[in-house]
Amino acid sequence: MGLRLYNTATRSLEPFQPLDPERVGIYACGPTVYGHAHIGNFRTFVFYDLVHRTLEWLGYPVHFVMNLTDVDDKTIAAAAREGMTLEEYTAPFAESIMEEADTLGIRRFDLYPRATSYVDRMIELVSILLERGLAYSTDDGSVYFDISAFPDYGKLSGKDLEQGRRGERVAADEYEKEDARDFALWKASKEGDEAVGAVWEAPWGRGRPGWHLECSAMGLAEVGETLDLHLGGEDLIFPHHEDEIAQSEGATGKPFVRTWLHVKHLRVEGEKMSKSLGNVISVRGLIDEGVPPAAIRHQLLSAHYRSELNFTRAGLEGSARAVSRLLDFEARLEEAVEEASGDSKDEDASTETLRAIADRAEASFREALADDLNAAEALAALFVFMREANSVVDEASASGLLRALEALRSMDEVLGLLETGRAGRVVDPEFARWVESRIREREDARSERDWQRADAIREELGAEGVILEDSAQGTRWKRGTPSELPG
RNA sequence: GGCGCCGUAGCCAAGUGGUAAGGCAGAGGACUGCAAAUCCUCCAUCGUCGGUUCGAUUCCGACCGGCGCCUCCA
Repeated sequence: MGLRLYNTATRSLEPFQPLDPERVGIYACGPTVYGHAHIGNFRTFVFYDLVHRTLEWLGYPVHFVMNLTDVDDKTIAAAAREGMTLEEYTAPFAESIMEEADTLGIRRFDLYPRATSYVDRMIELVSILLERGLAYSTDDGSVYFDISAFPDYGKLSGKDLEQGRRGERVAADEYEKEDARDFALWKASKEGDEAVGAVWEAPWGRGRPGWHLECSAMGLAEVGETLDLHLGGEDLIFPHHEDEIAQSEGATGKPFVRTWLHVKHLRVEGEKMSKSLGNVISVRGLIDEGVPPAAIRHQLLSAHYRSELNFTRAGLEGSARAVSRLLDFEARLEEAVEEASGDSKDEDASTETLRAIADRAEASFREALADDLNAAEALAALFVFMREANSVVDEASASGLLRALEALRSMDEVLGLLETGRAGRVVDPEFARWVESRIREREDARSERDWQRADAIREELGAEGVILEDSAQGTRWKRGTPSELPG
Protein backbone atom coordinates (compact mmCIF):
# COMPACT_ATOMS: atom_id res chain seq x y z
CA MET A 1 0.00 0.00 0.00
CA GLY A 2 1.30 3.42 -0.85
CA LEU A 3 1.72 6.30 1.53
CA ARG A 4 -1.45 8.07 2.56
CA LEU A 5 -1.47 11.36 4.40
CA TYR A 6 -4.15 13.41 6.08
CA ASN A 7 -4.44 16.72 4.29
CA THR A 8 -5.74 19.51 6.48
CA ALA A 9 -6.96 21.34 3.39
CA THR A 10 -9.36 18.57 2.40
CA ARG A 11 -9.83 17.03 5.85
CA SER A 12 -9.20 13.62 4.44
CA LEU A 13 -6.62 10.94 3.81
CA GLU A 14 -5.10 11.19 0.37
CA PRO A 15 -2.58 9.09 -1.52
CA PHE A 16 0.74 10.87 -1.54
CA GLN A 17 1.67 11.92 -5.07
CA PRO A 18 4.67 14.21 -5.33
CA LEU A 19 4.64 16.66 -8.19
CA ASP A 20 8.16 15.67 -9.14
CA PRO A 21 9.09 12.14 -8.02
CA GLU A 22 12.74 13.11 -8.36
CA ARG A 23 12.47 15.83 -5.79
CA VAL A 24 9.87 15.94 -3.08
CA GLY A 25 9.65 19.52 -1.86
CA ILE A 26 8.87 20.01 1.82
CA TYR A 27 8.66 23.17 3.87
CA ALA A 28 8.22 23.18 7.63
CA CYS A 29 7.49 26.16 9.83
CA GLY A 30 10.41 26.36 12.20
CA PRO A 31 10.94 28.04 15.54
CA THR A 32 11.09 31.69 16.36
CA VAL A 33 14.54 32.01 17.84
CA TYR A 34 13.83 34.48 20.61
CA GLY A 35 14.15 32.00 23.47
CA HIS A 36 14.78 28.39 24.37
CA ALA A 37 12.53 25.86 22.70
CA HIS A 38 10.26 23.77 24.90
CA ILE A 39 9.12 20.19 24.72
CA GLY A 40 6.08 21.20 22.69
CA ASN A 41 8.28 22.66 20.00
CA PHE A 42 10.18 19.42 19.96
CA ARG A 43 7.08 17.33 19.54
CA THR A 44 6.67 19.25 16.34
CA PHE A 45 10.31 18.92 15.32
CA VAL A 46 10.35 15.20 16.06
CA PHE A 47 7.27 14.94 13.89
CA TYR A 48 9.11 16.78 11.10
CA ASP A 49 11.91 14.31 11.59
CA LEU A 50 9.45 11.44 11.30
CA VAL A 51 8.17 12.82 8.01
CA HIS A 52 11.71 13.34 6.78
CA ARG A 53 12.95 9.89 7.74
CA THR A 54 9.82 8.05 6.63
CA LEU A 55 9.85 9.57 3.16
CA GLU A 56 13.51 8.77 2.72
CA TRP A 57 12.99 5.27 4.09
CA LEU A 58 10.23 4.80 1.52
CA GLY A 59 12.68 5.84 -1.16
CA TYR A 60 11.63 9.39 -1.95
CA PRO A 61 14.36 11.92 -2.75
CA VAL A 62 13.45 14.64 -0.33
CA HIS A 63 14.33 18.31 -0.29
CA PHE A 64 13.40 19.43 3.22
CA VAL A 65 13.51 23.04 4.33
CA MET A 66 12.81 24.38 7.81
CA ASN A 67 13.02 28.09 8.45
CA LEU A 68 14.25 29.96 11.49
CA THR A 69 12.26 33.08 12.28
CA ASP A 70 14.71 35.68 13.50
CA VAL A 71 12.56 38.77 13.23
CA ASP A 72 9.15 39.41 14.79
CA ASP A 73 7.62 41.55 17.53
CA LYS A 74 8.85 39.44 20.43
CA THR A 75 12.32 39.05 19.04
CA ILE A 76 12.65 42.76 18.44
CA ALA A 77 11.40 43.55 21.92
CA ALA A 78 13.75 41.08 23.54
CA ALA A 79 16.76 42.23 21.54
CA ALA A 80 15.98 45.84 22.39
CA ARG A 81 15.74 44.97 26.06
CA GLU A 82 19.20 43.41 25.91
CA GLY A 83 20.61 46.22 23.84
CA MET A 84 21.59 43.84 21.08
CA THR A 85 21.05 43.58 17.37
CA LEU A 86 18.69 40.90 16.08
CA GLU A 87 21.63 38.87 14.87
CA GLU A 88 23.46 39.01 18.19
CA TYR A 89 20.36 38.20 20.12
CA THR A 90 19.06 35.29 18.07
CA ALA A 91 22.30 33.48 17.25
CA PRO A 92 22.74 31.68 20.59
CA PHE A 93 19.12 30.52 20.64
CA ALA A 94 19.35 29.19 17.12
CA GLU A 95 22.45 27.32 18.14
CA SER A 96 20.95 25.80 21.26
CA ILE A 97 17.85 24.67 19.41
CA MET A 98 19.99 22.94 16.83
CA GLU A 99 22.04 21.28 19.55
CA GLU A 100 18.99 19.96 21.32
CA ALA A 101 17.57 18.76 18.04
CA ASP A 102 20.77 16.83 17.41
CA THR A 103 20.58 15.33 20.87
CA LEU A 104 17.06 14.10 20.24
CA GLY A 105 18.16 12.41 17.04
CA ILE A 106 16.45 14.87 14.73
CA ARG A 107 18.34 14.51 11.49
CA ARG A 108 19.54 17.64 9.82
CA PHE A 109 17.25 18.96 7.14
CA ASP A 110 18.63 20.25 3.87
CA LEU A 111 18.37 23.93 4.61
CA TYR A 112 17.60 26.29 7.49
CA PRO A 113 16.89 29.66 5.91
CA ARG A 114 16.57 32.66 8.18
CA ALA A 115 13.92 35.25 7.59
CA THR A 116 16.28 38.20 7.70
CA SER A 117 18.22 36.79 4.74
CA TYR A 118 15.15 36.79 2.52
CA VAL A 119 13.83 40.28 2.92
CA ASP A 120 14.65 41.09 -0.72
CA ARG A 121 12.40 38.23 -1.79
CA MET A 122 9.68 39.45 0.51
CA ILE A 123 9.87 42.94 -0.94
CA GLU A 124 9.56 41.42 -4.41
CA LEU A 125 6.50 39.51 -3.33
CA VAL A 126 4.86 42.60 -1.88
CA SER A 127 5.58 44.53 -5.09
CA ILE A 128 3.85 41.87 -7.13
CA LEU A 129 0.87 41.79 -4.81
CA LEU A 130 0.60 45.57 -5.00
CA GLU A 131 0.79 45.46 -8.79
CA ARG A 132 -1.91 42.87 -8.94
CA GLY A 133 -4.17 44.88 -6.72
CA LEU A 134 -4.16 42.28 -3.95
CA ALA A 135 -2.52 44.62 -1.50
CA TYR A 136 -2.57 48.27 -0.62
CA SER A 137 -0.18 50.59 1.15
CA THR A 138 -1.23 53.08 3.76
CA ASP A 139 -0.08 56.59 4.57
CA ASP A 140 2.33 55.46 7.24
CA GLY A 141 4.16 53.22 4.76
CA SER A 142 2.67 49.89 5.81
CA VAL A 143 1.26 47.39 3.33
CA TYR A 144 -1.71 45.13 3.89
CA PHE A 145 -3.08 42.18 2.01
CA ASP A 146 -6.60 42.81 0.77
CA ILE A 147 -8.55 39.76 1.75
CA SER A 148 -11.61 40.78 -0.23
CA ALA A 149 -9.54 40.41 -3.40
CA PHE A 150 -8.71 36.77 -2.69
CA PRO A 151 -11.88 34.67 -2.82
CA ASP A 152 -10.22 31.50 -1.55
CA TYR A 153 -9.27 33.13 1.73
CA GLY A 154 -10.45 30.96 4.61
CA LYS A 155 -10.57 27.72 2.65
CA LEU A 156 -7.83 25.98 4.59
CA SER A 157 -9.12 26.72 8.05
CA GLY A 158 -12.80 26.57 7.16
CA LYS A 159 -13.45 30.09 8.36
CA ASP A 160 -16.62 31.79 7.41
CA LEU A 161 -15.57 35.06 5.86
CA GLU A 162 -18.88 36.77 6.47
CA GLN A 163 -18.23 36.50 10.17
CA GLY A 164 -16.04 39.53 10.49
CA ARG A 165 -17.87 42.38 8.85
CA ARG A 166 -15.87 44.42 6.47
CA GLY A 167 -14.91 47.84 7.69
CA GLU A 168 -16.10 47.35 11.20
CA ARG A 169 -13.92 48.67 13.98
CA VAL A 170 -11.24 49.69 11.55
CA ALA A 171 -11.39 53.20 12.89
CA ALA A 172 -10.55 51.97 16.35
CA ASP A 173 -7.64 49.92 15.05
CA GLU A 174 -4.18 51.25 15.61
CA TYR A 175 -3.35 50.52 12.01
CA GLU A 176 -4.95 51.94 8.95
CA LYS A 177 -6.41 48.73 7.63
CA GLU A 178 -9.36 48.89 5.31
CA ASP A 179 -10.75 45.71 6.75
CA ALA A 180 -10.12 44.30 10.19
CA ARG A 181 -9.27 40.95 8.69
CA ASP A 182 -6.59 42.23 6.33
CA PHE A 183 -3.13 41.29 7.48
CA ALA A 184 0.20 43.10 7.36
CA LEU A 185 2.66 42.33 4.62
CA TRP A 186 4.91 45.17 5.63
CA LYS A 187 5.05 47.14 8.83
CA ALA A 188 6.28 50.70 8.76
CA SER A 189 9.31 51.10 10.97
CA LYS A 190 9.12 52.21 14.59
CA GLU A 191 11.91 53.47 16.82
CA GLY A 192 12.41 50.11 18.46
CA ASP A 193 12.97 48.49 15.11
CA GLU A 194 15.79 50.87 14.23
CA ALA A 195 17.68 50.15 17.43
CA VAL A 196 18.02 46.42 16.77
CA GLY A 197 18.56 46.71 13.04
CA ALA A 198 15.13 45.42 12.06
CA VAL A 199 14.70 47.93 9.26
CA TRP A 200 14.84 47.53 5.51
CA GLU A 201 14.28 49.95 2.64
CA ALA A 202 11.30 49.25 0.43
CA PRO A 203 9.79 51.27 -2.40
CA TRP A 204 6.82 52.18 -0.20
CA GLY A 205 8.88 53.04 2.85
CA ARG A 206 11.27 51.85 5.54
CA GLY A 207 10.04 49.03 7.66
CA ARG A 208 10.06 45.31 8.21
CA PRO A 209 8.18 42.34 6.79
CA GLY A 210 5.04 40.93 8.35
CA TRP A 211 5.41 37.53 9.96
CA HIS A 212 3.44 35.49 7.45
CA LEU A 213 5.41 36.79 4.51
CA GLU A 214 8.66 35.10 5.42
CA CYS A 215 7.38 31.58 4.95
CA SER A 216 5.98 32.40 1.53
CA ALA A 217 9.27 33.98 0.49
CA MET A 218 11.44 31.15 1.74
CA GLY A 219 9.12 28.43 0.57
CA LEU A 220 8.90 29.85 -2.93
CA ALA A 221 12.63 30.56 -3.07
CA GLU A 222 13.96 27.33 -1.68
CA VAL A 223 11.34 24.73 -2.47
CA GLY A 224 9.36 26.02 -5.42
CA GLU A 225 6.08 27.58 -6.41
CA THR A 226 4.16 24.52 -5.35
CA LEU A 227 5.23 22.60 -2.26
CA ASP A 228 4.45 18.91 -2.00
CA LEU A 229 4.16 19.16 1.76
CA HIS A 230 3.91 22.03 4.15
CA LEU A 231 4.18 21.15 7.84
CA GLY A 232 3.40 23.03 10.99
CA GLY A 233 1.80 23.02 14.40
CA GLU A 234 -1.98 23.00 14.56
CA ASP A 235 -2.06 26.54 15.88
CA LEU A 236 -0.62 27.82 12.61
CA ILE A 237 -3.56 26.77 10.47
CA PHE A 238 -5.15 30.11 11.10
CA PRO A 239 -4.14 32.72 10.37
CA HIS A 240 -0.52 31.95 9.50
CA HIS A 241 -1.00 29.31 6.85
CA GLU A 242 -4.15 30.87 5.53
CA ASP A 243 -2.17 34.04 4.96
CA GLU A 244 0.71 32.16 3.37
CA ILE A 245 -1.68 30.72 0.82
CA ALA A 246 -3.16 34.11 0.03
CA GLN A 247 0.22 35.77 -0.45
CA SER A 248 1.85 32.97 -2.38
CA GLU A 249 -1.01 32.12 -4.67
CA GLY A 250 -1.80 35.77 -5.10
CA ALA A 251 1.74 36.31 -6.35
CA THR A 252 2.31 33.16 -8.43
CA GLY A 253 -1.18 32.26 -9.51
CA LYS A 254 -0.33 28.65 -8.75
CA PRO A 255 -1.38 26.34 -5.95
CA PHE A 256 1.05 26.91 -3.11
CA VAL A 257 0.74 23.61 -1.25
CA ARG A 258 -0.52 20.21 -2.28
CA THR A 259 -0.74 18.69 1.18
CA TRP A 260 -0.87 20.39 4.57
CA LEU A 261 0.20 18.39 7.60
CA HIS A 262 -0.48 19.74 11.07
CA VAL A 263 0.70 18.25 14.33
CA LYS A 264 -1.36 18.56 17.52
CA HIS A 265 -0.13 20.21 20.64
CA LEU A 266 0.92 18.13 23.58
CA ARG A 267 -0.15 18.30 27.20
CA VAL A 268 2.00 17.99 30.27
CA GLU A 269 0.78 15.73 33.08
CA GLY A 270 -2.68 16.08 31.60
CA GLU A 271 -2.64 19.86 31.53
CA LYS A 272 -2.10 22.40 28.84
CA MET A 273 1.47 23.56 28.87
CA SER A 274 1.63 27.27 29.47
CA LYS A 275 3.72 29.89 31.12
CA SER A 276 0.88 30.82 33.44
CA LEU A 277 0.60 27.25 34.72
CA GLY A 278 4.36 27.21 35.12
CA ASN A 279 4.63 23.79 33.54
CA VAL A 280 6.73 24.60 30.52
CA ILE A 281 9.29 21.86 30.10
CA SER A 282 12.57 22.41 28.33
CA VAL A 283 14.52 19.66 26.67
CA ARG A 284 17.70 21.09 28.10
CA GLY A 285 16.26 20.79 31.61
CA LEU A 286 15.24 17.18 31.13
CA ILE A 287 18.64 16.23 29.79
CA ASP A 288 20.40 18.01 32.64
CA GLU A 289 18.28 15.95 35.02
CA GLY A 290 19.64 12.83 33.40
CA VAL A 291 16.62 11.84 31.35
CA PRO A 292 17.92 9.87 28.37
CA PRO A 293 17.28 11.75 25.13
CA ALA A 294 16.09 8.53 23.54
CA ALA A 295 13.37 8.29 26.19
CA ILE A 296 12.17 11.78 25.33
CA ARG A 297 12.17 10.86 21.67
CA HIS A 298 10.31 7.64 22.39
CA GLN A 299 7.58 9.40 24.28
CA LEU A 300 7.20 12.02 21.58
CA LEU A 301 6.76 9.24 19.03
CA SER A 302 4.38 7.19 21.13
CA ALA A 303 1.17 8.90 20.03
CA HIS A 304 -0.13 9.56 16.56
CA TYR A 305 0.78 13.09 15.46
CA ARG A 306 -2.84 14.14 14.99
CA SER A 307 -3.85 13.23 18.49
CA GLU A 308 -3.03 14.94 21.70
CA LEU A 309 0.01 13.52 23.45
CA ASN A 310 0.25 13.53 27.21
CA PHE A 311 3.86 14.10 28.17
CA THR A 312 4.47 12.78 31.68
CA ARG A 313 7.24 11.85 34.07
CA ALA A 314 5.88 8.36 34.47
CA GLY A 315 5.73 8.02 30.73
CA LEU A 316 9.31 9.15 30.45
CA GLU A 317 10.39 6.38 32.80
CA GLY A 318 8.44 3.84 30.85
CA SER A 319 10.00 5.10 27.66
CA ALA A 320 13.46 4.84 29.16
CA ARG A 321 12.79 1.18 29.98
CA ALA A 322 11.41 0.49 26.54
CA VAL A 323 14.43 2.03 24.82
CA SER A 324 16.72 0.15 27.14
CA ARG A 325 15.14 -3.15 26.11
CA LEU A 326 15.62 -2.19 22.50
CA LEU A 327 19.31 -1.55 23.10
CA ASP A 328 19.65 -4.84 24.96
CA PHE A 329 17.97 -6.58 22.08
CA GLU A 330 20.37 -5.13 19.55
CA ALA A 331 23.34 -6.08 21.71
CA ARG A 332 21.98 -9.58 22.12
CA LEU A 333 21.56 -10.01 18.37
CA GLU A 334 25.06 -8.74 17.71
CA GLU A 335 26.52 -11.17 20.19
CA ALA A 336 24.48 -14.04 18.86
CA VAL A 337 25.64 -13.33 15.33
CA GLU A 338 29.23 -13.51 16.46
CA GLU A 339 28.74 -16.81 18.23
CA ALA A 340 26.68 -18.36 15.51
CA SER A 341 29.22 -17.51 12.83
CA GLY A 342 31.83 -19.14 15.07
CA ASP A 343 30.23 -22.55 15.24
CA SER A 344 28.80 -22.26 11.73
CA LYS A 345 25.34 -23.35 12.70
CA ASP A 346 23.40 -24.80 9.79
CA GLU A 347 20.33 -23.26 8.33
CA ASP A 348 17.42 -24.78 10.13
CA ALA A 349 13.81 -24.33 10.94
CA SER A 350 14.41 -21.65 13.55
CA THR A 351 16.40 -19.63 11.05
CA GLU A 352 13.49 -19.72 8.66
CA THR A 353 11.20 -18.76 11.49
CA LEU A 354 13.37 -15.79 12.34
CA ARG A 355 13.42 -14.64 8.73
CA ALA A 356 9.67 -14.89 8.57
CA ILE A 357 9.37 -12.93 11.79
CA ALA A 358 11.60 -10.19 10.41
CA ASP A 359 9.75 -10.04 7.12
CA ARG A 360 6.40 -9.82 8.81
CA ALA A 361 7.61 -7.14 11.20
CA GLU A 362 8.97 -4.97 8.44
CA ALA A 363 5.78 -5.35 6.48
CA SER A 364 3.54 -4.23 9.32
CA PHE A 365 5.99 -1.51 10.25
CA ARG A 366 5.85 -0.18 6.71
CA GLU A 367 2.10 -0.42 6.62
CA ALA A 368 1.76 1.54 9.85
CA LEU A 369 3.92 4.37 8.55
CA ALA A 370 2.23 4.38 5.18
CA ASP A 371 -1.06 4.86 7.00
CA ASP A 372 -0.63 8.54 7.76
CA LEU A 373 2.64 8.10 9.63
CA ASN A 374 1.25 6.02 12.45
CA ALA A 375 4.36 5.90 14.62
CA ALA A 376 2.53 4.38 17.59
CA GLU A 377 1.54 1.41 15.49
CA ALA A 378 5.00 1.20 13.97
CA LEU A 379 6.42 1.01 17.47
CA ALA A 380 4.01 -1.79 18.27
CA ALA A 381 5.26 -3.70 15.23
CA LEU A 382 8.81 -3.24 16.42
CA PHE A 383 8.05 -4.54 19.90
CA VAL A 384 6.18 -7.54 18.61
CA PHE A 385 9.22 -8.22 16.46
CA MET A 386 11.47 -7.96 19.48
CA ARG A 387 9.45 -10.44 21.51
CA GLU A 388 9.14 -12.96 18.71
CA ALA A 389 12.78 -12.68 17.71
CA ASN A 390 14.04 -12.89 21.28
CA SER A 391 12.30 -16.21 21.68
CA VAL A 392 14.28 -17.84 18.85
CA VAL A 393 17.62 -16.02 19.02
CA ASP A 394 19.41 -18.84 20.77
CA GLU A 395 18.58 -21.42 18.12
CA ALA A 396 19.00 -19.41 14.93
CA SER A 397 21.93 -19.48 12.54
CA ALA A 398 24.10 -16.50 11.65
CA SER A 399 22.22 -15.72 8.47
CA GLY A 400 18.89 -15.62 10.25
CA LEU A 401 20.31 -13.45 12.99
CA LEU A 402 21.81 -11.10 10.46
CA ARG A 403 18.44 -10.76 8.81
CA ALA A 404 16.92 -9.87 12.19
CA LEU A 405 19.62 -7.33 12.89
CA GLU A 406 19.12 -5.83 9.47
CA ALA A 407 15.38 -5.53 10.06
CA LEU A 408 15.92 -3.94 13.45
CA ARG A 409 18.33 -1.38 12.08
CA SER A 410 16.16 -0.67 9.11
CA MET A 411 13.21 0.13 11.33
CA ASP A 412 15.45 2.31 13.43
CA GLU A 413 16.32 4.34 10.36
CA VAL A 414 12.86 5.77 10.85
CA LEU A 415 12.49 5.68 14.62
CA GLY A 416 16.03 6.71 15.50
CA LEU A 417 15.75 5.23 18.97
CA LEU A 418 18.78 2.97 18.86
CA GLU A 419 20.99 5.59 17.32
CA THR A 420 19.89 8.09 19.93
CA GLY A 421 20.00 5.58 22.76
CA ARG A 422 23.46 4.25 21.96
CA ALA A 423 24.90 7.66 22.73
CA GLY A 424 23.66 7.26 26.30
CA ARG A 425 25.58 4.04 26.77
CA VAL A 426 28.94 5.29 25.62
CA VAL A 427 31.47 5.20 28.44
CA ASP A 428 35.03 6.32 28.56
CA PRO A 429 37.61 3.58 28.02
CA GLU A 430 39.27 4.00 31.35
CA PHE A 431 35.99 3.45 33.16
CA ALA A 432 35.35 0.42 30.99
CA ARG A 433 38.74 -1.06 31.87
CA TRP A 434 38.03 -0.59 35.55
CA VAL A 435 34.61 -2.23 35.22
CA GLU A 436 36.09 -5.16 33.36
CA SER A 437 38.79 -5.70 35.93
CA ARG A 438 36.16 -5.77 38.66
CA ILE A 439 34.17 -8.24 36.62
CA ARG A 440 37.22 -10.51 36.35
CA GLU A 441 37.63 -10.41 40.11
CA ARG A 442 33.99 -11.27 40.47
CA GLU A 443 34.44 -14.18 38.07
CA ASP A 444 37.19 -15.51 40.31
CA ALA A 445 34.96 -15.19 43.32
CA ARG A 446 32.13 -16.92 41.52
CA SER A 447 34.29 -19.82 40.42
CA GLU A 448 35.19 -20.27 44.08
CA ARG A 449 31.49 -20.06 44.85
CA ASP A 450 32.19 -17.07 47.05
CA TRP A 451 28.78 -15.55 46.48
CA GLN A 452 29.17 -12.90 49.11
CA ARG A 453 32.23 -11.41 47.47
CA ALA A 454 30.66 -11.70 44.04
CA ASP A 455 27.54 -9.88 45.18
CA ALA A 456 29.60 -7.21 46.91
CA ILE A 457 31.37 -6.46 43.65
CA ARG A 458 28.09 -6.35 41.80
CA GLU A 459 26.79 -3.83 44.29
CA GLU A 460 29.95 -1.80 44.02
CA LEU A 461 29.50 -1.64 40.26
CA GLY A 462 25.81 -0.94 40.68
CA ALA A 463 26.64 2.15 42.65
CA GLU A 464 28.54 3.37 39.59
CA GLY A 465 25.54 2.80 37.37
CA VAL A 466 26.70 -0.52 35.98
CA ILE A 467 24.29 -3.39 35.55
CA LEU A 468 25.64 -6.93 35.20
CA GLU A 469 24.14 -9.83 33.32
CA ASP A 470 25.61 -13.28 33.86
CA SER A 471 25.12 -15.77 31.08
CA ALA A 472 26.57 -19.04 29.92
CA GLN A 473 28.88 -17.08 27.66
CA GLY A 474 30.20 -14.91 30.45
CA THR A 475 29.22 -11.69 32.13
CA ARG A 476 27.88 -8.75 30.15
CA TRP A 477 27.61 -5.27 31.53
CA LYS A 478 25.87 -2.10 30.57
CA ARG A 479 25.34 1.34 31.91
CA GLY A 480 21.81 1.64 33.22
CA THR A 481 19.45 4.53 32.75
CA PRO A 482 18.51 6.48 35.90
CA SER A 483 15.18 4.70 36.24
CA GLU A 484 16.93 1.33 36.32
CA LEU A 485 19.39 2.32 38.98
CA PRO A 486 18.84 1.83 42.67
CA GLY A 487 17.69 4.90 44.54
C1' G B 1 -21.36 32.51 19.50
C1' G B 2 -18.65 30.08 14.83
C1' C B 3 -15.51 25.86 13.23
C1' G B 4 -13.22 21.36 14.99
C1' C B 5 -11.23 17.38 18.17
C1' C B 6 -11.20 13.85 22.09
C1' G B 7 -13.17 10.39 26.23
C1' U B 8 -10.17 2.54 25.23
C1' A B 9 -7.00 -1.53 31.33
C1' G B 10 -3.33 1.57 37.32
C1' C B 11 -0.55 5.06 33.66
C1' C B 12 0.62 5.99 28.28
C1' A B 13 -1.53 4.59 23.66
C1' A B 14 -3.12 1.97 18.58
C1' G B 15 -7.32 -0.05 16.25
C1' U B 16 -11.77 -2.46 13.96
C1' G B 17 -19.22 -3.40 12.00
C1' G B 18 -18.35 -9.56 14.14
C1' U B 19 -16.43 -10.03 20.92
C1' A B 20 -9.74 -4.94 21.67
C1' A B 21 -2.17 -3.79 19.09
C1' G B 22 1.99 -2.23 21.78
C1' G B 23 4.79 0.08 25.99
C1' C B 24 5.33 0.93 31.39
C1' A B 25 3.68 -0.83 36.06
C1' G B 26 1.58 -5.35 38.62
C1' A B 27 0.75 -10.97 39.68
C1' G B 28 2.33 -16.05 38.81
C1' G B 29 5.84 -19.36 36.36
C1' A B 30 10.55 -21.02 33.55
C1' C B 31 15.77 -19.89 33.61
C1' U B 32 19.73 -18.14 37.46
C1' G B 33 24.09 -19.54 43.29
C1' C B 34 21.20 -14.96 43.82
C1' A B 35 20.25 -11.34 40.32
C1' A B 36 19.90 -9.24 35.44
C1' A B 37 18.33 -10.18 30.55
C1' U B 38 14.85 -13.31 28.08
C1' C B 39 10.54 -16.32 27.46
C1' C B 40 5.48 -18.19 29.02
C1' U B 41 0.72 -17.12 31.53
C1' C B 42 -2.71 -13.56 33.76
C1' C B 43 -4.66 -8.39 34.02
C1' A B 44 -10.11 -3.76 29.75
C1' U B 45 -16.14 -5.30 26.83
C1' C B 46 -13.88 0.53 24.80
C1' G B 47 -17.74 8.03 29.08
C1' U B 48 -23.54 7.62 29.69
C1' C B 49 -28.31 6.78 27.42
C1' G B 50 -30.97 5.76 23.09
C1' G B 51 -31.21 4.33 17.71
C1' U B 52 -29.66 1.64 13.04
C1' U B 53 -27.95 -3.56 12.33
C1' C B 54 -28.26 -10.60 12.58
C1' G B 55 -24.32 -8.19 15.37
C1' A B 56 -21.36 -1.65 17.53
C1' U B 57 -16.25 -0.07 21.18
C1' U B 58 -16.28 1.00 15.86
C1' C B 59 -22.30 4.18 12.23
C1' C B 60 -26.33 7.97 13.83
C1' G B 61 -28.54 11.10 17.84
C1' A B 62 -28.70 13.11 22.67
C1' C B 63 -26.30 13.92 27.13
C1' C B 64 -22.06 14.26 30.54
C1' G B 65 -16.85 15.31 30.79
C1' G B 66 -12.14 17.23 28.67
C1' C B 67 -9.70 20.19 24.85
C1' G B 68 -8.19 23.22 20.41
C1' C B 69 -8.62 27.36 16.89
C1' C B 70 -11.35 31.89 16.02
C1' U B 71 -5.76 37.71 19.03
C1' C B 72 1.87 37.06 15.07
C1' C B 73 1.74 30.24 20.91
C1' A B 74 4.81 24.21 17.68
